[in-house]
Amino acid sequence: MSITIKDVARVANVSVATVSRVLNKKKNVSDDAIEAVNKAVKSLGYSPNFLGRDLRMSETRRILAIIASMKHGFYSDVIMGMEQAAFTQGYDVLIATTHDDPEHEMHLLGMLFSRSVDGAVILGPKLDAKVISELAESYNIAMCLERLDDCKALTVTIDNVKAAKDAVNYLIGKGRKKIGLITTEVRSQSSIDREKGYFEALKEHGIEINKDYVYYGDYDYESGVAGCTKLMQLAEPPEAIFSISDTLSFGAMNAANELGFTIGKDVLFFGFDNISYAHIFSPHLSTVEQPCVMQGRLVVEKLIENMKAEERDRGIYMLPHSLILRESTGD
Amino acid sequence: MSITIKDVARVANVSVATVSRVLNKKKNVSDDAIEAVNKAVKSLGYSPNFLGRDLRMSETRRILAIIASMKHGFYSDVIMGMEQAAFTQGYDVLIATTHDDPEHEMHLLGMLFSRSVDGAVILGPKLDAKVISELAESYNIAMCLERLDDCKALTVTIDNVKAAKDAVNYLIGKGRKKIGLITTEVRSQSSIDREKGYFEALKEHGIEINKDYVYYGDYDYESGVAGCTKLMQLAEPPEAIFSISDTLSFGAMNAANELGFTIGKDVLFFGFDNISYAHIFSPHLSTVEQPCVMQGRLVVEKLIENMKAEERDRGIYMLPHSLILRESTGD
DNA sequence: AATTAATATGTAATTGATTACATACATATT
DNA sequence: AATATGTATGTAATCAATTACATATTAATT
Repeated sequence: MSITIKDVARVANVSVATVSRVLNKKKNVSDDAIEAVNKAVKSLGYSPNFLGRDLRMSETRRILAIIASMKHGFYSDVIMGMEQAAFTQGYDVLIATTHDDPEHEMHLLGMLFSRSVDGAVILGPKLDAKVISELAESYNIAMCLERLDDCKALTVTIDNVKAAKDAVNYLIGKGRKKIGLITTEVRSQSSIDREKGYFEALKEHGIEINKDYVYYGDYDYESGVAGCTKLMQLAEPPEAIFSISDTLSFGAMNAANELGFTIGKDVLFFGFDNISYAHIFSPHLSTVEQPCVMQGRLVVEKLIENMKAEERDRGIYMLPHSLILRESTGD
Repeated sequence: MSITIKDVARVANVSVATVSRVLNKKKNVSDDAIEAVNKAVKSLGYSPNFLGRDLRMSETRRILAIIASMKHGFYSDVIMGMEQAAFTQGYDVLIATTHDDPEHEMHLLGMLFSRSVDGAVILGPKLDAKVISELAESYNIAMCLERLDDCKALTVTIDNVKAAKDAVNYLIGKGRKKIGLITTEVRSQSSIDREKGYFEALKEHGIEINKDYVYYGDYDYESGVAGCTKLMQLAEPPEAIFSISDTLSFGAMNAANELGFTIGKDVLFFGFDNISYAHIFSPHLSTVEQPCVMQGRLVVEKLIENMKAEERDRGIYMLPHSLILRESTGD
């Protein structure tokens, strides 16, 4: 059927062992053999079957990145970082989507159990901390961007509490006291942490917390519209709004604009993630930037280390964030 | 080391053949055996090694989607369609990125040669038609979204010439005669086809072609800004601008706005692709919509058919597009 | 009762690579 | 000259599954 190493051996008039040695550039092979094998490989159009190799070596040199969806292009940079780190060590990165379905996430982790990949990085887990902790005992699993409370698995992320706090502190520094928050109903850890940062910033500045200033929706643009519309129609509308994601800020800004408020003056906006549209959207959005490429790079480096190590590192690594200031905060 | 089918067989007190039969739900196995095997599997926490299985069966039931990058989230729907079609037939979809590097695209196609996947779908090829044609003779390769002139490989796409023509015709129908085009320097087939549609529409309405109205840049937002700025500063600025992608239209609209033109009145804008920001961006963008989910679904269906068929179908399938009318054309 | 058919199970070959071990030969060392 | 070292190569085991084939047992048919 298909051309195998045996065919190459026959044509090159050597043994399969020699063919394998040539193909894997081992030493102690004669120049004659190298030439004969290469010639045979070319003439036959041979390409080694990795299923055989992987089985024998019990490694695939492939890492799976599990993401919720490709809708937002937000994962682009993390994946790039992962690829950079992977390629330099001879690994490939494959991506698969869960569509927010924990069962499907588990199905994809199955590629780990079935040895179809050597390791997996989950970006935004839908499975709970307990399940992942348990699996991380026996398999090379890591998390990136999103940490999970009480989850003992290698994690690379940022300090979302601190980041949100920095953003809100910046708004306070601009003289704003009435500050709104648009966040999500879904209790993802990053939402929880960012909310926490928001509350901490207010508290530390002795600003009383007003529950009417907090809007719980989902992750969509429309939720930003709805949230801002509600907040800005209060008797005392907020003078600034922090959203836990850029997309929410876009909705919020369009809504504020619609209601006749001047963005950057009447009301300031601060987003989170610095997605590419943040500087396309007009007015340009001030936002928190995560070091996505670096997170991707680090998580894969650590994961590959784990694959070789005696004992798995299941620590949590936090990389530094930064604030990007643009028109939406009057900068 | 790892638990294998032999361990299960030993614990269940049956042969490996029986274990395999139970696991694959073959008939002619006693209830006793089924129970014993399932019990052993559970107690050992056994998970079959697919490398062994895949090698023996010489199939992986995995399909690779090769994309340029994840930056734009544009591929999201196509991938979803691909997954839908794949899952119903017991296949998984894996995604990998080329970062516009033809060499890396070839490296990824290597997963096909090395039998690591059963088939591959290329979305936006960087390799040339000749190379892909040749490979498509021996492997299960398909293309989606982007066709390649003179490429004999299974392809699912839309009629880009017709789609662009429809968009420009719509602008003409709105009484515009001076119509600009923002396109790319890079000669991707879709750009070529969309340009062709633009010219055909003008010709058919007896509108003289003005080379100054055509701007060649790249795919970025900034290119849209630059293109529109140049066009709108002509002595006779265009009354409408068609861009070969939505992102270019965003740049163009921001530029027109900056120059003091009223979008939807002074100048109309038509984009292409209907990405999610097209209705977030203000003013909302009129654009051409591709049936992405359907294209994804169809290409995988056809690809799986090919994997089973005697002879490979290397035809080209075009699905219908539609126009989405919003504020940017005064709708 | 004898023959046939159906069911259940096991043994061993198979898939395509890598590699431990054995072996042959050439070269270097004493 | 005898021994040790290094180089080049081949044979066969190995990885973990599936399955053709053989065999034993039971049930059905004549």
